[in-house]
Amino acid sequence: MSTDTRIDFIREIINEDQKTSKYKGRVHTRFPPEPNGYLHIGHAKSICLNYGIAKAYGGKFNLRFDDTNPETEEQEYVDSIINDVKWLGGDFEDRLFFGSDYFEQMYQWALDLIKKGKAFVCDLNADQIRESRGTLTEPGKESPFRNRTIEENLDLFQRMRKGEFPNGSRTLRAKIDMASRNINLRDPVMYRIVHAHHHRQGDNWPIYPTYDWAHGLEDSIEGITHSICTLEFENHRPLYDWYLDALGVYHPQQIEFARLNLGYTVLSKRKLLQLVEGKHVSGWDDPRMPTVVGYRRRGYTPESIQVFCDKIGVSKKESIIDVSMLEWSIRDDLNKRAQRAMAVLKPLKVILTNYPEGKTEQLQAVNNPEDENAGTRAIPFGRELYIEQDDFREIPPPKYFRLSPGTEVRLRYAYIITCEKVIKDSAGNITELHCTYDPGTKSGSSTAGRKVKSTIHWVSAPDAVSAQVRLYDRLFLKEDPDDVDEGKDFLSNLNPNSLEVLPDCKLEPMLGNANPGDRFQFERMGYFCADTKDSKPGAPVFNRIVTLKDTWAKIEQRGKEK
RNA sequence: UGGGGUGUAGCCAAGUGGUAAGGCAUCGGCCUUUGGAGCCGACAUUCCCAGGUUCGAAUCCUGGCACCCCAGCCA
Repeated sequence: MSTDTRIDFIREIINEDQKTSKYKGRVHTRFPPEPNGYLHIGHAKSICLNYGIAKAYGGKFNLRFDDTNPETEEQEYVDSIINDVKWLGGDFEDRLFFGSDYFEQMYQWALDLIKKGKAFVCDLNADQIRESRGTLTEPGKESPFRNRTIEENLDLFQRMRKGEFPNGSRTLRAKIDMASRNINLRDPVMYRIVHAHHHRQGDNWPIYPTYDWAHGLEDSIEGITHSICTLEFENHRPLYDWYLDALGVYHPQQIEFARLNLGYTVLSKRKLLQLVEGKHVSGWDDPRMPTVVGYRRRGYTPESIQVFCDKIGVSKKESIIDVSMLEWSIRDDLNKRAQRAMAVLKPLKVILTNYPEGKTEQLQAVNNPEDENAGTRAIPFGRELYIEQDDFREIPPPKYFRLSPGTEVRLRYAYIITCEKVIKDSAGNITELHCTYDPGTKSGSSTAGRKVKSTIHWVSAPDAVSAQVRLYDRLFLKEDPDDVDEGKDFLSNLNPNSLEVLPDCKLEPMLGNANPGDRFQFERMGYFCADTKDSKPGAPVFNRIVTLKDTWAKIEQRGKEK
């Protein structure tokens, strides 16, 4: 995945481990999602990192569901996550695992810890545990149940497993140190009683392991060498190590890196869920969502996301990545491989008054100037055309090189035209342009010497395919959506114009046959993708993936700011 | 007021005692039948701050400051 020679701090650690043969030359990573939501671009970073490392070192990469909480997890999420990981290129081969498949082994290990006097059954309820845990500055108090005999603990824990006790009535706790400065080490809970249906285990288990207890064991069982996770688990690493050492089992190394933050969007499951449930977007796969399904539907390629993840690097510094990085990644990818096409998004009718009525021509257009092998195609041309409304100004501002009364412009792959007359309706709206064309300026003919300031795109009116096109913009108005006034939440920063639906765009004929998922560059407008849900050959619907870099828009913006 | 982390350009990010890589963004110029792409150039006398060590410090030492994480039977 990575073609870069840059070495991040994680690879440095691995290089050192390889040198000392710590894991006998093995490198084995994993991506351990909890199936309680859809994957987003932050997860993509983790997948690319873990898979990229495994691949670079000739190692292995596992997909493992960390499904230890039956109350939030669902099969629907399992399916979508598997699909997304594969789409992103994370190849776990036959290594698809579930933490819940190790429940019996974990249970046996818990029994071991009890026998070693390192775990005990505690009858305190959640509130009581919280009260006795102490605070950041004060040590906690030991549970009155801490010194039960091994026999009693064994008996009680076995009965917990049999389902004899109600939810929350008891827990199994590790016996570590209630005075530890690290709160995670103050006799943490290993098992809680939850009588709930598990998406894979059904009703087999009335007790469920906590993350800290389960995670290292899962890594150990799978022979993971480097267990890469995000920064908030740094405080948990001593506990990760303690469990594995107490058990005396194979011990992977946990390494933490800073999670991804992207400007103008949110990447927390809770907030993403809020957007969906509050109907602020059409669903998890709304093309404005930073989810993997969202980007996929928007038209992003997996390669562009891989490149993006590679470019942003890996470190322990919390940061907010500029969205222009992501946009650059998809433009760079699609520039090289997207088929070009002409599409008029906001049509303005043009009549070439000196072009013979009834005549049509087939003009040759290049499919991709960046790729000679992409070939050419024919586009019909005639007397009645559509051009972009933005490509005409009755009163042209400074530096405006496009059409205006009396000026000329080149029609891409066709002729040079001159605007002779502006037709308006009774309300004063421009409805039509009367232009003349110069038959001697056909594209490809020797028109050297004739300089035209700009070239605009067009579509033959009688041949045009009508289509809906959706223009997407950033979902939030602020780079940090959580930057809000007192009493408001991130939803108040939602961009009301993040979606603009254009109902009647005019496309060149070839576009009418687009298959769902096909990507094109609409010349001068941006990259577009035929929607995978709503588009059909014959009745296309396009999503704008990203605009082209637009120098004119910048000039105009600057003019407005003055 | 405990513990664990992090501070290099607008945003990322290399740099590991020898004189601040690279990318994105931005700004110029060239080129252009996409105001796209491409090409060329500019863009940190300085690395959170203050002292110290050294011939030499972003790198080492001391002392500050700022921000993030931790008091779920979530992950």
